[in-house]
Amino acid sequence: MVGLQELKASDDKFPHEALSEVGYHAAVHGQKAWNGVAVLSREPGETLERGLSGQEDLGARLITTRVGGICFTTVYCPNGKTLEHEDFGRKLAWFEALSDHLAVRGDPGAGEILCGDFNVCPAALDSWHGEAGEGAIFHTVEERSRLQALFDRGFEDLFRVLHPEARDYSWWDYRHGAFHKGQGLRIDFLLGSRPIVDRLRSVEIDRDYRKKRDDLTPSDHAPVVADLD
DNA sequence: ATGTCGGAATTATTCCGA
Repeated sequence: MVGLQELKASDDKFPHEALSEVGYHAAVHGQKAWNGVAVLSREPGETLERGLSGQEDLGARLITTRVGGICFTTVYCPNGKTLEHEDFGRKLAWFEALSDHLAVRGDPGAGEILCGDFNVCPAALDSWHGEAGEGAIFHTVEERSRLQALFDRGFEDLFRVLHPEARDYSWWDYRHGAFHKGQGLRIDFLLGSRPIVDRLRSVEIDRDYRKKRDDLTPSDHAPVVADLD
């Protein structure tokens, strides 16, 4: 299964046919120009949620599909812009709404995956700034406590389960030559409930995907990929 | 050098969000 974020397209623009030709079903929660999320799967799924209730003003940022016994949610969490911007408070409230939603709808005893762009560095190890980044946006106690609240709903950070000390990043700014200077952040996660962790065989961040190929502009994010038994 | 990129608003340039 694949979770996609920042589709930047309305539902009618989503390439269902092209994906069908390569063997994927798609559940889509799109929006013109900004945001938008989707779940791809080999088997058809049942879409349980499109959007986060009460947070519609922040755009299309959540979709949940159940496929073959796995309840798969992908999210594009708000960026927050700056500590001073009103969107920072909205970001925190969005995380709280997600946590509340999981408390009601989540079932950690089942196979659950929560993945996507969380726009938060969980720890100094997850930022090229290291300890010097503490307190900056993506690195605040306020954001980290909201992220921790999601973990406390029964989710584990699959990358850290298998790589407790690795300094790998999933996002590099387009500006400043950040990718080539190693100036990245690990803000994209695959979170899994205990039954998923028990099946976890490998999890890696595909850094090569961030490299420029031919005349194509890469995403500023690299995909996080896990294999399950 | 807030040094990149893509989309929107508007019509080639500016702004905005990330």
